[in-house]
Amino acid sequence: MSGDRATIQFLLEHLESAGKRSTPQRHAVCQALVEHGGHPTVAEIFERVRHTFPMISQATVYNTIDTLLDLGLIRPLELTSHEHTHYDLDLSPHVNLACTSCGQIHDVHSPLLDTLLDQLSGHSGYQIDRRTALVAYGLCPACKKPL
Amino acid sequence: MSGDRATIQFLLEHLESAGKRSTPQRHAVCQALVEHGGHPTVAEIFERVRHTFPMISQATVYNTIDTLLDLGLIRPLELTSHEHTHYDLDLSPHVNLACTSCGQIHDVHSPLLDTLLDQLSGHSGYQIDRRTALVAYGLCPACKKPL
DNA sequence: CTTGCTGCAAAAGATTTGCACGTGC
DNA sequence: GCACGTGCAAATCTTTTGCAGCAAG
Repeated sequence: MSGDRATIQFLLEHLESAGKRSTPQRHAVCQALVEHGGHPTVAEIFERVRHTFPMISQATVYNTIDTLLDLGLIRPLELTSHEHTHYDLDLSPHVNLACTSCGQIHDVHSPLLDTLLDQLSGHSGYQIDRRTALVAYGLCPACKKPL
Repeated sequence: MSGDRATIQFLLEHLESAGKRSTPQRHAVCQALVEHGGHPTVAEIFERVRHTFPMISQATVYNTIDTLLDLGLIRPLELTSHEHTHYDLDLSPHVNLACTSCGQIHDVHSPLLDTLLDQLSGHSGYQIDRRTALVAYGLCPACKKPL
């Protein structure tokens, strides 16, 4: 169940070693990503950053997130039941459990997943990206009970 | 590896038993979905249907697909590396392997997946939807080799 | 200095919606 | 005949892009 979430240091260091400039805006976006704690959307990051950086442009948030994605420092989560793209700071192989009722997203790590991915590689011949995000849908414990 | 793909009969029967009207447009959309054979997008279905039904509206295709989704007769596949939403006619638990190079999508059935989903249910307390589509990314055998 | 980054605003592109007409039942 | 489904076009909403000015290295 332990995570492997990126920290601000991790993000900024990798940005710099990739030759990207260290700007206040990028720092703010990275900070917002990390402090969000969950699986934020661009809109959520934009709102968060605006609190401390009111003049930031939406385009800059998109640019920064695209840069982080290109460098593989975060990964996108496409959730059928959610309208926006969420981002995951945990790059280790795990399953994202998404509640179809309340929208909460829960990270679950399981050794079986590694076995499954290995088996898939063998059977299919695919060279599977270990950072693949697997999303499973269901009802979380709270929503399972009568509302 | 065997699939469990919906047939035209399956789709039309379930539409009717849900009290939905049987229209030529819906028939055409269902036929296009099944005959596509893979994991079509709305745009691909629209194009296909236009061949035999030139005056059909894009909105009708979206409406029909939404109806099928509501009834759980098809399911959406959100693919990070693809711009459009693809749809899957195979409702059994399986993994969709998506090639990040050529975009091809491969269905893989594995008993391990069932075990994994069971284990996830137990550990997390989630009531997991068995129709959940798990998407894994990687390079397909063809793209793995030097291009 | 020089190039990359930012901000603004407009554009692009997919999906949704409103409404009047047509059609299945 | 009535309600639902369709077609058309406009609206909506997220994400992208062009460009001028600024700032990091």
